[in-house]
Amino acid sequence: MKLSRDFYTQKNVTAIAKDLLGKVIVCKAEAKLSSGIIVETEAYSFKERGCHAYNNKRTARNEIMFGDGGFAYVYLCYGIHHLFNVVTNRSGCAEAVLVRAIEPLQGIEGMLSRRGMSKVKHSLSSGPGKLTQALGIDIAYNALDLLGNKLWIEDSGINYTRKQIQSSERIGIDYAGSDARLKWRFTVKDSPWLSRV
DNA sequence: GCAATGATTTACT
DNA sequence: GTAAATCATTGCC
Repeated sequence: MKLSRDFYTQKNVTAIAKDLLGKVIVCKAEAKLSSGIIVETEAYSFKERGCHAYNNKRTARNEIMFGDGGFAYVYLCYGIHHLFNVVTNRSGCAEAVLVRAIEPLQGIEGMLSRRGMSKVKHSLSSGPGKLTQALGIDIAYNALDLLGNKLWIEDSGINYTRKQIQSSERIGIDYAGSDARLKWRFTVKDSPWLSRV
């Protein structure tokens, strides 16, 4: 079942980040479906320095984060990697959840060919830049409505208990000062698909 | 208009 | 463990 707009427009971005664990991200690329179970997320908010929209700084790139939740925020990092975020909260509150790792589910052959691999292994989708390449997400998917028919997130019926969800410091944002120490990274305990331990 | 830089990955020492 | 790859976005001139 596709997640509703009500889910994405909740105010608590960290709660949404936790709820997204176990959900299934589905992407339609070249008329084929690819999907995977979300096992790792990070929360970002305009209230802290790790976020592109920190201090309500509005730019052409992050404009989509200032709109209503339920839209995709895709952008290029380090000139090489596409990162996929889910915009949350209501219009005017720029918050988003970064999807960092998935467990491959459907369309695995397509993922392998896009990644230039021949066998399914941990490195297929264990990282934010890797999973977008595996699913076929690129900048063309930016600002897409997650209630549309190209890219969406489903409830698979998986519900992790609090014991199965771990929180830790976010990765790769040392420049954010003390905000870099917020425990806003959420992972599924013991999942073999995490980007790092 | 131009220089600096990053929510990463990969390869090499 | 460290460093290079590589370019859109950003901020400043």
